[in-house]
Order: sequence, then structure tokens, then C-alpha cells
Amino acid sequence: MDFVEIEKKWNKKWEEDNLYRFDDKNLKDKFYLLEMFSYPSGANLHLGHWWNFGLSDSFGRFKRLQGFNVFQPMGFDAFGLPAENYALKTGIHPEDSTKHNIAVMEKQLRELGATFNWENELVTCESEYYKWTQWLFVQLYKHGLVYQKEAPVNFCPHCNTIIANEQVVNGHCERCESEVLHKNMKQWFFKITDYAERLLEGLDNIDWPEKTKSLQRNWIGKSVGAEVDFYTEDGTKLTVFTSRADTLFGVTFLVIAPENPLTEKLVKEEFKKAVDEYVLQATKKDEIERTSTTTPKTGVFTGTYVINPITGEKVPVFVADYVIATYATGVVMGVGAHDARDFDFAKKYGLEIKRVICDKNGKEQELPYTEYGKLVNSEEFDGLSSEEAKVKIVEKLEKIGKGRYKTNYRLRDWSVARQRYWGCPIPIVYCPHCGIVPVPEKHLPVVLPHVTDYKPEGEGPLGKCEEFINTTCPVCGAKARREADTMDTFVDSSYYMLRYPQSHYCDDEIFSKDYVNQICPVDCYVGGIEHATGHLLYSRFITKFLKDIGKLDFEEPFKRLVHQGMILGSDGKKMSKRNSSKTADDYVYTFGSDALRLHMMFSLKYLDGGIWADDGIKHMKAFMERIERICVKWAKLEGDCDVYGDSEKALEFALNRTIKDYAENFETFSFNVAVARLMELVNAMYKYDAEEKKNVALCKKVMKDLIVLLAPPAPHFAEELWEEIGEKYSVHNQKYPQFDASKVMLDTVEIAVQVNSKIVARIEVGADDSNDQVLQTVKSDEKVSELLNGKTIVKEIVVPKRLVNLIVK
RNA sequence: GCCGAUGUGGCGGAAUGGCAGACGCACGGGACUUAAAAUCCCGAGGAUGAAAGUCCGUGUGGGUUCGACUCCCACCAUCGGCACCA
Repeated sequence: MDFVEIEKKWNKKWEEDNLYRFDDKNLKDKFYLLEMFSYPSGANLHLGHWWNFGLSDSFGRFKRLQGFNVFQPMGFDAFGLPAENYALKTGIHPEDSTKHNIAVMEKQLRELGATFNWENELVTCESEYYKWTQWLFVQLYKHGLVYQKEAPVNFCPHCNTIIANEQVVNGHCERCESEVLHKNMKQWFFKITDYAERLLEGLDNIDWPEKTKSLQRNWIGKSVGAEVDFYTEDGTKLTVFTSRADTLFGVTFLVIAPENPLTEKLVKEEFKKAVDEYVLQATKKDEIERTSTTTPKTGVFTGTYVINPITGEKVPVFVADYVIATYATGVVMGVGAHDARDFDFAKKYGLEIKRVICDKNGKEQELPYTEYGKLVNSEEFDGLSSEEAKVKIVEKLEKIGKGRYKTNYRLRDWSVARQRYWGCPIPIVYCPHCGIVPVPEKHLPVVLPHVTDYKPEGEGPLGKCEEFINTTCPVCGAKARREADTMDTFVDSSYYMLRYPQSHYCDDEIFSKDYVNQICPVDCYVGGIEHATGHLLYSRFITKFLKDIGKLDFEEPFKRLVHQGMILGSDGKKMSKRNSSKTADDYVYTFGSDALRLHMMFSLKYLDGGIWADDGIKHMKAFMERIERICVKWAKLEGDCDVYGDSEKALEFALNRTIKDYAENFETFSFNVAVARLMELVNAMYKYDAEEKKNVALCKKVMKDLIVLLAPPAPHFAEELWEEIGEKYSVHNQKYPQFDASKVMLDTVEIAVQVNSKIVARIEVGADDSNDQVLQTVKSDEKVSELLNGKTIVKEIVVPKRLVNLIVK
């Protein structure tokens, strides 16, 4: 069989026949399978693409065999820095290069022979799509979830733009690895923090990898505690947040962040110079230096004292850069005895360290002691446990109006403006009379103009485009200017899964509620774990928002999430041209795409990934030829020989075990085991083939079931073989073979009766057909007592029959 | 420091608490062949033994159990994430 040829042939035919059309009238059995869409980077499809798209396509084909009406759309995340940087490098306009790249990638994706629903293709840089990105912005704005604020932002000097927290990796830009600067700039934010609690709670009800859930929990960073108000002598209030209200009696100083606006107010005249100098220095320090836990703590005294609301004690206030201005109140109470950082700080500046917690047994432990324990030196709270004291102390603070329960989240609001050209324009107009005005829905989209000067220079390049920037106020009609920034591409991708079902079939709204509620949420989402705290969090936020404004009935966009592992080059690093000597095409043109898929499935665990090794791919081709040989041979068998003995039982066992395990392993993306079962079945067929007399009907059945099972991992091969054995087109319309449990119940079960740790009897019990696991009922009670012969049963243990002999002997 | 994952032959990797190493690669042997390739069949964790067999084996040490790769506790190693978040 010429695999390369047949692949061309069938790809063409399937496309002509539109074999995988999604039936939008039959939504009862719909299955929405989605792979994270990609950037049209212009590179050729590489092995990583095959790994991602090819294998999850096989999963989709498997669901089809099971009778699901699979919706598997494909599109492109076409805005954004990669596309733009590529354009800057080549001198070709982003729009042109993007369009070209999409055409190239689309062609290759089609060659992959995947069952994508191309009629729903979606491209985020087309106005047909980004109209709704802007609509979304306006809705968020109208619901008070968008605001503009002068804020310290992450600024990448190389990309010349602000980037989100999620895009900063160890203080460096995730794209170009330049060191990120901190600037104060006017910024647009989405108030994702309003959804922090719901984003946390929602994790409990979705089928996602625990790892990813914990990454998100970590990122959201819920911290339950209390706020406590400290007042200066002249009545300025300093509120601290603490999760350890039980240590309030141990406070010996307060620390305020250098950037906290209150800092300036607090400083006493004679300390001003020192403090100003310190603040200046602190803001100059780079992120790494400042947030490193190993950097020694520094700080200066402000000259101000505050009163501890519960003890009445006077404690000094320091400025120190180990306190973060943007978290909670930006002020921290210093408890040297029970916090490692405060301990270091107190030691360094000779501040008092006051023990207020002993261990659970009341023993004094070495300081700093940061565990929970029992209170001491805390007046009426002495003897309480930390847990009890946290409640009692806050209750008392509430009574005197100087404290309250408070929950904080580490999650920050989402910074969404980018000072770049190649993105979705922010639909905002600045009017001299009306101020900030969102563009009315009926005026959308605000079309991104085709400009030639799109070099990023720290401000939105659109500001230089007069035709774009000058407009009139939608409210009063006065001359006004448009916002020059564009949106973060994560906004584009935060709702695309909801737009896919109607990407071209719904012009007057983002989607029609009734229809999308039937198709969404996504039943299975496949993509890399690197988006755990970015795209996957944003999408959840936006979906919750759309539910809140009545557009959806559900609030989690992805029911099930699966992360493929990464496929690595021989050096153990991420695949690149340098470490992979061969491209996907090399394999496709030598062995065929089916052999490539099968090999990828079999040779590594899909969820773990690993180092790509191509030895073995030629054997995969040989394996396919081995299948072809026996199928061609068995297809020619004639007559009605119906022998039925142990050999036939063994073959039936192999078939049914494969049918069962294959499905189970496909379901969990354990493709390596699924393919192994196919190999076992083929081995069993060869073994049976050695029989003089063969049960012809059984042979034909096994052969046909095998070919059907081959359809997901080797679609072209299975189709060709199906035709070769004289079956009707198409194998892809077949049903998943029926599993017959009775054929694999070779093990009956015995109960071994144990007396004084010796097994004295074993009783055979009947197999229960309705349950293919093992526990059954005892057939005869008399038999038990007979065997026991008056002894007392200490214990009965259920073991598979094949093991009883081993235990007894 | 905190959180999470992983640890099984030369390699990729299997095992609802029940014969550890399925399936495959690499390896060895046989059949076919003048020969090679291809194909088909067989072998293979380690130690010991002529062999049947016996002993040891799933990172380490304990525990639960008739029985542990699997469950529990402690530890070691590797990888990933977060990290002065009060």
C-alpha cells in the first residue's frame, strides 16, 4: 500500500464529501472538542503541531465512532506581538503577513487529515470577530468592570509596551526576555478581582488536572485574616492587613511600603531626607533584587509612632521595601517573634521582639516561632489557641471599631491596554465635554486602520493616524479623540470558544443564547499547561461575566481540560529547528501521516510528552503492513467452517479485551496503551492464523472490528483497508464495536476461607454477567460449612480464581 | 521557603490491592534464502544452576494487609510552578 498516495486520495475525497460535517440540528449527542488555537507565525507545521492537533483529532474521531456529533472548530489567534514582531522583522505589513501565514497554516492543517469544522473558522484580527471583542469591552465598561488608573505597570523596553503580570517571568518579558521596567502610566484594567472568590469556587466543579487547579488557586492567593487600624498621635489612620490577628500583642513596629502614598504624609521633618532618599532608592531597584527573599531587609524610621488599638502601646513606623504597596493595604504590622521577615528586620534595627505565642503544650520555642500555638503575654487572651484568639481578638476590635475580618486575594486586576498597533482597538472616545465615552454598540466595530507606520514607540502607534484618532463624541457630537491603545490578545481569546459555533452565522449579537447554551461549554479542551494562569483564568472570568449579564446559562467555559505534555528535541529542550533534524513533512512523505500519528501515540505518554525519537516509526509502517497482509488474507476466506474451541475463545478474548481497554484508554488520552492493545489483537490474529481450520465468521468479524478501531489513529489507512476488504465507504461512519463481557470473563472468582491466617478452604462462586468486575455471590452455603468441617471462619477473602492456587500452596 | 508532580529492565513504557515488567524498540536465536533484505516463529529483570528450580527485585526506611509498584507515615532524588502576599 502506498501510504503517501492513499492519504492524498482520501483527504481529497473526505473534503469533497464533507464527511465530518457537524450536524447542528442534532445537538443531543454533541461533543465539543477544542484545541487551543495558535498564532499564525509563518513557520511550517512542525512535529509539535502534529502532536497537539493530530492526536487530539484522533480523540475526536474516536468520539465520532462512539456516536457523538463532534464539533471541532479551528481558527487563529491572529493579533498580537508574535505576528507583529514577525512583521517588523520582514518589513511586510502585519495584515499581509498574517493573512499569508494563515493561508499557509490552514493548508497544512488540512493536509493533516483532521476533521476540523472549517466552516466555523475564526480569525481574531478580522473585524467580523473583533467587533465582539469591542462589544465585550463596552459591556464590561457599562457594568463597572473596566477602569482607568495611573498605576505601576510592567513595561518591556524592547517590545515597547506594557505587559500583564502573567507575561512577566522572573522579572523578564516572556516574549523577548528583556528586563521589565516599572513605570507609572495611565492604564485600562478589567476588574477580575471582583470575581476572585467565584473563580476559586468554580474550580471545585470542573474536570481539570489538579495541577492546573492548584496553579490557579495559588495565583488567586486567597488569604483570610483581618484589618487592624493603628492611629498616629495626630489622628492619621494606618490600616494593616494580617492573617495572624492572634499575634497582635506582639506588635513592636509597623512597616509601610515606600510607594504607599501615606508614606509622605507620615514622615517627620527631621527624617524626611533619609526617607526620601530611601524611597528613591527602593523604586530604582529592579524587581528581582527587591523581591528576592535572600536580599537583606532594609528600611528607615519615619519618626512617627502609632498606637496599638488593643494594647495602647506606642510603636514606631518604618518604611521598608519588603512590604509590597499593591497588596492589601501596603502596611504591615511587625511581629518579630512570630514572623521570619519581621524577625530579620527587628534584629537588624535593634527593635523589641516580644513573644506572644508558645507551642500547643505551652512550651517556649526558639524564635521566630511561626506555627500556631497558645497565647501568652496577651492579657485576657492568654491560654487561648491561635485559632480561638484570631476570632476573639477581631471580635474585640470590631466592638471598638478598630478592626474587622477581611479576606485578601493576591490576584491583581487585569491590565489590558497595549501600546501596539496590531491588536483590537479599544472602543473608547475622549471628549472634552463628556469625558471618557464608550463607543455605542451600533457604531462597532471601531476598525483598525491600515497604517504603514506601526513602529512601537511607547505610546499607541494609532495616535499618529489622524483619520483614526480624530472623531466626534457619540454623546454630544463635539470633536473628540479615540483611545490609541489596543487590547491584550488574551481578551481576544477569552471568549472565542463561545463564538465558534456561530462565527459566521450571527451578525447582530456575540452569539445567540439558545444555540450556544446547547453547544457550549466545551466538553474537552486540549492545550498546554503554560496558559494555566493566563488564558484559562481570563476565559473563566469572561464566561462568568457573560453569564451574569444574562447571555449564558453556565459559567465555566471548559468542562474538561487536558494538557498534552511537551514533545522535546534530542537535547531535552523545546522543539526547534536546531534540535530536530527532520520536519514533520519528512516523516509524512516517507512513512505517511498515519504511521507518524501511530508512532507518536505509541512511543510516548501523551500527557507527559518527552524526547522525540524516530527509531520505531519504520516499524509502525511495518506494523500497518502486517495488518494489511492478514486482513487481505482473511477477507478471502470462504466457506462456513464454524469450529469453536479454545483457540477461538482466545481470539475472542483478545478482541473483546481490546475493544474494552482501547476505549478506556482513549478516554483518558492514554494512547500508548490503546495502540498496544491493537498490537496485541494483531498478534492474536496471527497466532490464530496458524490454525489449520479457522472459524470464518469469527475471522471476518475480528478483521472488521480491527479496521474500525484503526479509524481514529490511522484514518487513511483504515479507509483504504476497508475498501480493500470489500466493505462500503466509509469506515468513518461505522459504530464503535460492541463489547461482549462474557468473552473476557475467563476468571471466575473463588472465596478463600481463612482460619488463623491459614487458608483452609476455597469456594468457587458464580460469575455475574451484569458486572464485569469481580465480586459475586456464593453459590452454595452447605458447601462452605462442609469444607470448614466445624472450624470457625476468621475471615473470607475474595480473590480471582487464578490466584487461589498460589495463595493456598 | 511554600505548593505540585514524578521515581519500575539498556530505552519508551504496562499493571480496579492479586503471577511486576503487558506492548514495543534495541538485543540474541531459529525457519525461509546461494546470501542479504523482507517476512514468520522463539528467547530475554538480576543472581545462581546443566536443568527443573531457588533467592533477590518497582528511589530509601518503616507501617497496614493473607497479599503492596499500588494504601498510610517519614526520608532521598529529579522536574515544574509560586515566592518578602503579611
